[in-house]
Amino acid sequence: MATSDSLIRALRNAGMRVTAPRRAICTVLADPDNGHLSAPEVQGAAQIVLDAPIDLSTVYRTIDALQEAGVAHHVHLGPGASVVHLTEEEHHHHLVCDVCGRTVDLPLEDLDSLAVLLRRHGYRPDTVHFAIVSRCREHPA
Amino acid sequence: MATSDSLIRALRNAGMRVTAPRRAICTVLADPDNGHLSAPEVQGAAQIVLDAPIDLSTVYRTIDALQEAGVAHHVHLGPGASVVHLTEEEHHHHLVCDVCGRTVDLPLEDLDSLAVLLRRHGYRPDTVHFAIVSRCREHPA
DNA sequence: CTCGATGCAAAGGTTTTGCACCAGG
DNA sequence: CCTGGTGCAAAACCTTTGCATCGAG
Repeated sequence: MATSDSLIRALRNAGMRVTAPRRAICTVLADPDNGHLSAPEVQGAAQIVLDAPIDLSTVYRTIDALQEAGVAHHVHLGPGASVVHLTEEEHHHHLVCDVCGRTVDLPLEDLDSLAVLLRRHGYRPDTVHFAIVSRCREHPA
Repeated sequence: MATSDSLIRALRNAGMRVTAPRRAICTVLADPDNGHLSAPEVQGAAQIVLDAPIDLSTVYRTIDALQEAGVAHHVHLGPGASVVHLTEEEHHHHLVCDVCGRTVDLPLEDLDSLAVLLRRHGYRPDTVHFAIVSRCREHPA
């Protein structure tokens, strides 16, 4: 599990500054109660943590910073905003319903064959993220 | 392979009208030389085919119509616009590089185990679309 | 003729960027 | 200090929607 501190440390190690807004954003991202949040959602939660307004552009730039520090990705799961995904989280799928957008997380362990396939194409399986778009039980074609 | 005619026929069968802009859009989508195009890209190509301007909203509404007719999906592969994916195409993965956005198509046959997994979660494997975001050989972490 | 599709315009949401100011190291 | 982060504002995108008009069936 990535902790708020490990994210902060990653920023510092990458030669970046640690500010109050960034601390709040890292706290939000590291909270296991939060699922995959979009940038506007991160803004809302971080403002509560900090008890002060944080600009959306700051959120995006912080996400970029975390990405450059190698501890986060942002991924598009469907229509609407993209969500933030921590690199150090246990890797998993996202099964997304085409219609209702409901997301199911799947552990990666069932899919060792996939790692082999990825490597065959020169991709690095350890940074893999999955977004599988399909239809859930309640929304047949 | 889906042909331009099969797309047109699908529209007609669904009780929808076939117009000049729609014909041009279907021609573009059915062209195997075209990869997965975003709506703005479809607009550009279709305008050349038709040799007349086509409104972006018309492109979006036509994509919606094809989706309702069951012959197309639109999928978000990464940052930026979503792309159109024909249902009758052979199903495949999209391996997307996090950094450069380069996409590799993978045949589905290697991944029968995935279909089982999806079914176990109540998803319908025949409408599956894959977007796997990772890093390609030229962009290590 | 009738209903659906088109184009135009406007609006909504996400994401990016320029710039002056402030603060972390 | 000095560089990099912040907030504010504006803009760039993608996408959706309302409405009058046009044209397919």
